[in-house]
Amino acid sequence: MLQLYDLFLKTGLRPFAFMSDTLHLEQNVTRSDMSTLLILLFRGDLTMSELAAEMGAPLSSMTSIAKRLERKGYIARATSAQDQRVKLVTLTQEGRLLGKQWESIMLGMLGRLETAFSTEEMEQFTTLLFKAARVFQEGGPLKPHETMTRPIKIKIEE
Amino acid sequence: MLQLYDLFLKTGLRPFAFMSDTLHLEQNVTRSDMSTLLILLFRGDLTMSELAAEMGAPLSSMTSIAKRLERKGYIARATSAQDQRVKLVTLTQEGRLLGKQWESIMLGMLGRLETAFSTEEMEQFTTLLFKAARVFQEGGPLKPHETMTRPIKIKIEE
DNA sequence: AATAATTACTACGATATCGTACTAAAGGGG
DNA sequence: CCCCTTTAGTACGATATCGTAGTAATTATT
Repeated sequence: MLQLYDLFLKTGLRPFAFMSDTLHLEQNVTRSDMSTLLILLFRGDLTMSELAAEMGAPLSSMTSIAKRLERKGYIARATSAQDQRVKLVTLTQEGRLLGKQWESIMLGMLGRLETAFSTEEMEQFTTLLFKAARVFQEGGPLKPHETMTRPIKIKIEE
Repeated sequence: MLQLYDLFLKTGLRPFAFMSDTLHLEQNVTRSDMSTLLILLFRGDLTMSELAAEMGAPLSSMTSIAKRLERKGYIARATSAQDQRVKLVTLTQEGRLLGKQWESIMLGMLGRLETAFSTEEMEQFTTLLFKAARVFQEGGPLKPHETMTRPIKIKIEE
């Protein structure tokens, strides 16, 4: 359990730093940049607000990030025809390319996880992870007792 | 599995933002600050280098953080008697107090997890989490997107 | 239709992180 | 001892995030 604190404390400062050596291709581009490109790749063109929401970042931060990415030539911003206020963000050819590069890296990571985990473990892992995330985010007062979903028990190979 | 990407993308930018609302007591102090105080609380007095290592941050960042915390009166830095180069970082009374406050918040979080999870789930969760972390950090060559043998899928009742 | 409120962003300034270059103390031959 | 290397930390500058305060376009209200 102490390990859990440990992971938390490290991850708190430098998100996923523990895997960052592996992700050394992050050269020259921020983590935010990477996230943005990947989101655009997955979700298609989005407005600034939508992007910000997907990223979980404030809109003002999103502006900075977008400006940077535009300067580097990875995205383009065009004002929408229907509503002059909204800007539609699109991947350029280069941006799409870079995004795909990262996608494949992430697939590689995932693949590594999948080779290390059995299928059951994998499912367990994701299920539990999201359950945990849900528990944390839908905060509320710390209740001592709550109904819970039926536990699934499998044996884990170390 | 898409969800996993999702979590990654959000967490990548704003570490643990998904639980940050709950941690609203973070007012006025950085995540790094919090980590630092907690580490000092758990591990006792440390040198700058040791602290940096625990945090997983570069030493130069640690200097900034320490300076800030010193200015706010949460830590004190004293040069070691044996080696004039090293600075020993200590919690002040105030720092210790604040640290304990956060410790109890974290305990609360953990408690919430424990009420939501069964004992088996909890065990599996931590085990899998660390297994995953290990997989990522001691990464091998990581060839992007190799096709790999997919294990047989077994369905698990939720 | 004129005004008020809201929405979708951007600008700007404050503060954070971190790479590189530097300084000073400690250790290690010769 | 003196020089050379290593170690522990700081300084500084570049770049990032993000809260607050604007601005312009849209929608609502009377």
